[in-house]
Amino acid sequence: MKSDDIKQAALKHFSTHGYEGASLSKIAEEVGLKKQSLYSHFKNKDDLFLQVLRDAGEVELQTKLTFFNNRQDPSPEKSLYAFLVMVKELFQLDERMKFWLRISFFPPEHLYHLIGNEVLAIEDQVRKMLEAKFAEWMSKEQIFVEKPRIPASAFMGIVDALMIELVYDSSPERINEKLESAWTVFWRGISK
Amino acid sequence: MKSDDIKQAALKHFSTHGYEGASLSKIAEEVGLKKQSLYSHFKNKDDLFLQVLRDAGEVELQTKLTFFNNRQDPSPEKSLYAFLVMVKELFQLDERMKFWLRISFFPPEHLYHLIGNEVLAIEDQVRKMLEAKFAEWMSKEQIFVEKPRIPASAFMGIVDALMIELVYDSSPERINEKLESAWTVFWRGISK
DNA sequence: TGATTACTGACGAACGTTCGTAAGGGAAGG
DNA sequence: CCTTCCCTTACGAACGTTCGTCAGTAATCA
Repeated sequence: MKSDDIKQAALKHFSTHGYEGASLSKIAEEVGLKKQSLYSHFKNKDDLFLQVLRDAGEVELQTKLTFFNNRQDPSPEKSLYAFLVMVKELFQLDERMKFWLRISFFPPEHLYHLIGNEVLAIEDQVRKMLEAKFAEWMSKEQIFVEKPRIPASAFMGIVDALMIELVYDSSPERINEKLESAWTVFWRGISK
Repeated sequence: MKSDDIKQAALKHFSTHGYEGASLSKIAEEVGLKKQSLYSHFKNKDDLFLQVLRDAGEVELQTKLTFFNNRQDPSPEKSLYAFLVMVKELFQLDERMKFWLRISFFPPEHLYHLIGNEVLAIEDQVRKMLEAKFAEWMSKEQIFVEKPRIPASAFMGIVDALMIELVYDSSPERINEKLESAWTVFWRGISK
């Protein structure tokens, strides 16, 4: 499908140059088209952008939501660590996560509220899922915290910090060091 | 000084629209000038941008570096927590921190390496300072970690995550919850 | 007077977008 | 099988606007 090729090229340009910095002619050029031809596939720049955004949001949501379902590994220590590794690898593999990170924090102004709502909705679902997980581990006395909201919040912070390090494109050693450090302190912090 | 007014307006536009999205005419309009008049004060857009960047870098560096000097509070628990609160309040007060965050993670492409080097240099200084602090607390047995690099890395991650929450402009409660959660787990994680 | 600052005017380039049009393919009907 | 019709896709040309930048010229102020 040609539309998918366009979206893929658009994803790349949006995530490296932002909404304003990405040009339709460059995107078209990448798939061997003139910029006018994009209008046979999308209403306008916003339409293309929003379709890319929704694809990225879906990846973000589904990968995180389904992560704990598809593994019967009951140990929170291994699960949570594997979650971080999954985020890291997915981020390096799929450009949609980088796009999602950039756009959710620095959206184009005229789409600020629209994007804000979508991001909020997804983040809340992830938060709820994590809270439920932590509550479960808490009741089984596999972790030791006051309320499940606290480790959930802190863990999401670690994920954010990890993605920030990833978007910064530092060396693999630096990234791994960040991951290991955050994880080491975090796990000590909730495992008594 | 008129140049300072211009830089202040530029700071605002750069940090809310990014480099590409910020327009010289809008910046000039905000200080009651025509865009051509900006060229009496700056060589071009890059020149203006880089001056704003260096101001922001200096704020970032100086506030963090001098934080522990000007307080004789020896307790790491109070010092580190106060550091987070300081970052939060400074971020909300001084737009230069928001600018710094956005630009260091998503620089304009043609200044990628230049900015990368400046950011790296500053981050390394902060990291060194934090490592020294953690090493000191470690030797006094006020905290318990393997190597000072680990809590330093983890703590910088918390600062990043906090700023991310701040740039996202969520509610004060959400921000405080994030801060408290991250801090609670972090402190438990390094204090035996 | 000389220097700094702000203006007008204009420049080429790029932007997103619209129009009319032409090529291609599939469906429908003869 | 051929023709007609329609729908999709792509393109050249052009639109109006904005972009950053430069030259020349007033105005301001030491």
